[in-house]
Amino acid sequence: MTAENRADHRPASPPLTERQEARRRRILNASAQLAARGGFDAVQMREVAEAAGVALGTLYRYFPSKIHLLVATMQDQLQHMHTTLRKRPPAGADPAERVAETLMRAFRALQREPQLADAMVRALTFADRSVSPEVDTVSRLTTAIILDAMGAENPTPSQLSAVRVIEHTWHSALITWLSGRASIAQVKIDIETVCRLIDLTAPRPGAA
Amino acid sequence: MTAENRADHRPASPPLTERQEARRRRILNASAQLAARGGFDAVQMREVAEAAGVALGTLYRYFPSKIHLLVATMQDQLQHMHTTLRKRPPAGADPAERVAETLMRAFRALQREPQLADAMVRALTFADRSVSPEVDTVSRLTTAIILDAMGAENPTPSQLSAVRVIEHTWHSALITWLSGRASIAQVKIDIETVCRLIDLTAPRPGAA
DNA sequence: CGCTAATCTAGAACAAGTTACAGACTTGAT
DNA sequence: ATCAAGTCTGTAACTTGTTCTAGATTAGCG
Repeated sequence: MTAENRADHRPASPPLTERQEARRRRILNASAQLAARGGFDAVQMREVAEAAGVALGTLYRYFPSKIHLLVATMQDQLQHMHTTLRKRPPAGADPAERVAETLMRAFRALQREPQLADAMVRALTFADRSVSPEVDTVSRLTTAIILDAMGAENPTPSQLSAVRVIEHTWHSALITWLSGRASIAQVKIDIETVCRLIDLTAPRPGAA
Repeated sequence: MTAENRADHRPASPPLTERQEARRRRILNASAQLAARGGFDAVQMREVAEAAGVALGTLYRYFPSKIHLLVATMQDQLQHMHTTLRKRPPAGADPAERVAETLMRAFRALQREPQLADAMVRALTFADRSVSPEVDTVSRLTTAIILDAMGAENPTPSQLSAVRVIEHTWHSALITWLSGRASIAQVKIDIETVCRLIDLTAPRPGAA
């Protein structure tokens, strides 16, 4: 983590003053709260602004679109989850099991706030090019969580491919669940299925 | 295919008259054409209506939302692709290769109309519960295409899981490509990686 | 302190998806 | 051919994301 930013996730263009940091926090909280109530549609920019006690124009200065706001909200939540997960690492014997366990744990957390999950995941997959940097940050965070669970310090390219595919499956499976087209059990099966790829790409014990 | 509908994809509630069928077709064509020009944002309901020569209200009677319209457009395009693919089946030796080849062929088709792909895929993943039946139809079509490529007449449950994961990867990889976060080469690798799951789930030659 | 640039506020205005509605046109049955 | 029911058209209104503007506040600096 560089010294430029305090939580390895914002470009730290101009360092924010204290009041600005506080505003940003209020906005993100308001966003998460509204999302938790009614999902994507309930996060209305005017309402977020009012709940956060800022003017609409200010909200847009901090987050240039609703999608940016929700992706930032997801970043925020993921950060929480990452630190939470680090405290109690998965117990499985082999990497595939541990990754599946970790993702299922994350999945259960999302089930507790399905509307919030809806808002964040929909924003993430709907994001266009203008949000790429932010979406990429989320993706890197997710990758980090999965690699942590694998216990892979120096992943091989083929392991990284597997992780990419796992992420794809994770996002898409979430979407099918959120839109009611797949059950929780289905998501579990899909996650376990894709995690089998990890065994397939594990460097053989004897290899350098 | 049942006798109730002519292309195994609409619930056929009231059978449409000829003029209605023609209207529907004009709308879908207008949608695809606008999408091909400028992607999701360029498909504006007023413009679709005008280009198709119908009133706005009529457009909404046929497709209750922009998302419904674009998902229907995708259904339409997929249908084309399915018949095209059937004509020249993939040549690979084992199922995994054939599926990867098929998906890459589909991917190349999408690359020819990236904006259209953008509109359709974004709509598909943004769709909420109200569009579930239509999204499900698209999903079934995709599944059919993949099973065709596998040559699996009676897929086992574990093969179906693999297919589900492949679909997840397919959609999500497309999104990362469309939003400029992954290169074409990356998508190819991801597809090939996930297709390895097929070997993993293939029923052993000797089994019943 | 007093100045200047940047930031924030309140509110209007605009864009595109969606809904509503009155009147004209089609369709199907008699 | 005629009538009733259902469709279609044209248009206005409403909603919510986004942009714009003029005036107040704040931050950094001499």
